[in-house]
Amino acid sequence: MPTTDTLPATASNTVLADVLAELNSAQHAAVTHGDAPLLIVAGAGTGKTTTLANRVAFHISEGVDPRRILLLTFTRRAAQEMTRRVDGILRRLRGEGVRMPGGEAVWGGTFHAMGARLLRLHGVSIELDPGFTIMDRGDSEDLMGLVRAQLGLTRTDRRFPQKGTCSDIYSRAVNSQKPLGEVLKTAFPWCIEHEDDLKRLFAEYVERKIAGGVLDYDDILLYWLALLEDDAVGAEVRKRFDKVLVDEYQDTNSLQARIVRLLRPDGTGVTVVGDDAQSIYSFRAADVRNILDFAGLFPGVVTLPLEQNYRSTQPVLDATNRIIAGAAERIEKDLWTARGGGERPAVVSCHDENEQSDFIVRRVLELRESGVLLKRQAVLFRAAHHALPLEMELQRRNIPYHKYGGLKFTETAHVKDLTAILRLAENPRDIAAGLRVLTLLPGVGPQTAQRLMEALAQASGDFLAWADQASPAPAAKSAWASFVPLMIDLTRPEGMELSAQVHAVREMYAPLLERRYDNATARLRDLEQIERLAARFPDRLSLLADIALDPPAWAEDLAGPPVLDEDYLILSTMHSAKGLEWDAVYVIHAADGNIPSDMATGSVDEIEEERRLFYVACTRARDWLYVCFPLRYYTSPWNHTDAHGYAQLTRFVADGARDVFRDEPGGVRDPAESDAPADPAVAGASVRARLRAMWE
DNA sequence: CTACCGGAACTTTTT
DNA sequence: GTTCCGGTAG
Repeated sequence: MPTTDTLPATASNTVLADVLAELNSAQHAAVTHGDAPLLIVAGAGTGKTTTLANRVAFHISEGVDPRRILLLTFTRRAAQEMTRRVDGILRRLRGEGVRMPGGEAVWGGTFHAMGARLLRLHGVSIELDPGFTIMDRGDSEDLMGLVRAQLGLTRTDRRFPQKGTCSDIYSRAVNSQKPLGEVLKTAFPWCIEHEDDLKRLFAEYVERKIAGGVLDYDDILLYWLALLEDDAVGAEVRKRFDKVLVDEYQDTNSLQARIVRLLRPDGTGVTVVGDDAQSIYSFRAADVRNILDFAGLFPGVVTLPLEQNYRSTQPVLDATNRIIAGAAERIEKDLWTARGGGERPAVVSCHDENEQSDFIVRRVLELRESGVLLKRQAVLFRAAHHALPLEMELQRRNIPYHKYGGLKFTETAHVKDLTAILRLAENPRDIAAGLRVLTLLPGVGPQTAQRLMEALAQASGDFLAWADQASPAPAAKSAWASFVPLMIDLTRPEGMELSAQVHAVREMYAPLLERRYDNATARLRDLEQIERLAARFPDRLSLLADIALDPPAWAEDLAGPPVLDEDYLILSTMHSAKGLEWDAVYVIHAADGNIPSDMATGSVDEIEEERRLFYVACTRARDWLYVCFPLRYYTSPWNHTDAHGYAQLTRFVADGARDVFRDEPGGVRDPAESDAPADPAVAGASVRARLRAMWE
């Protein structure tokens, strides 16, 4: 499609020219590229979001109906940011009096959220009940655990993998579309001996999901693909979209690649953006090959690289370029920046974890003194628990912070309990929800719950079936008396207002919560929040889908409304830091064993991914980058002995990037008060021996 | 059949 | 610190 001919009125043409003039030439080329499939290889900090947002706006300015644009992003956070930017650009164009629909009408969100939306609309055609409920990761694990127990897999000679591991294996096999044996061999070699039992387990797990009318995360992609593979519906779904744009393409898996392909079989109107150097989700079956092989997916793919980095200073960029230079296979990029000067990144060796926390606190406050808001500083770590000691120190010092990654609010037990009640009302066949809810009642365990769910199924999900029976256990008498009428009320066709429903559930659940958990008041407050948030949703089904598919958004809302002038330090896992940037970045626990993680050093590929992860972390920095690691660490966080080991700086810096970092001591040691008497074992040869022994 | 206790084993990253 | 499993009391 020729682009210039279809531009609207001349008036907006000049505004459009103004908007485009703000882009560099590579970005400009990407934004105004025609209809042939486009791969934008965007290095870290090269204005990827800007480019993609402008391209969406450009499409709309060309006359494409926004509702016919599908924008797939990795997180909801990214989707919101993207639509905000698109709307900003469109507002400028509209300012000239040209009517133009807003970017908010674009179909934008994660693969899973968009998939669920399409399945509600078209699922019927592939015999999927559009009233399906969605299991989040925890629900899937619970169901897996239940089946695991019922198949008698708990008592095998060799200990059977835990439910979480089972879910990981299952999910990996589905998403990579590879046979179980192969997945086990490459990713879970210690489970190979259980292959046959795992097959039985997964077969039964699948049956339960089908019987229950529930979809797990993987199902959403699978059914979406099935939708597209069906000739009739597939054509209908394809007809919905003229443009398909995919952000973070390096982190898509083969299912997602097939979905993109089937959405636009000839590739026209497809734009994908990504950076092979930032592929960090292979544990979710993301495959770097997707982006490396994109050019082979469609005929006539145009590849445009973005290489000017707008984010980091030259010294920071020198360091990150050096870190990624060690990577084995990648699309060559030459990142450069116009931001000369600035401080060299530092390697901060700390005596131990406490000194590391002290250093962070000290430097964070120093920078804030010099005008860098806490919000503009972030502490990044490999695993959520790495941040715990620092969190304690921040609390002690009254420094506000916000932690991303790790446990979500929607994953806390009380929130799960509440949503399970709503899910059961929505879908009485949802076994996982039913068992969770029923076993909340005192005196009701797995057996009784199972029986009750069978009775409910017999009655085709009519909760009156439970009203006829007396309390299933003496201890449950009073809870049963309020629980059953609640379920009946929740399933009345005329229905209650959604927040009234949540309110009713809360009333019933409160005494159970108090009996079960400590700090009940805080938990009850969370539930009140949910009641308030419920008002935003049109119906129960969309509330539940949102809770299952968009936990981060909920975490922020539940944490309380953000106060405008509130300033807080950012703590984030490296994975959750993707796509964001801060003036100052502190990477903590950057010792071999954590980065790369000991759990990910089995193969060259895994180590390569750890390198990319570390690269992602370091490239978040604009001006200051500190790579910190404690020399001495305790072998396990909960051991009360003094057992400890000695750590080495991560190999990703030590091997080949050391010279672009300067050294900074972690402590403010006054030699006079340097108390710690030298550990005799620390001297000379024995240290080296122990160091070597640790990494055998 | 449930509730509870003690010992053993594990402990990443997320839609 | 948590989860999982097996044993035991009610």
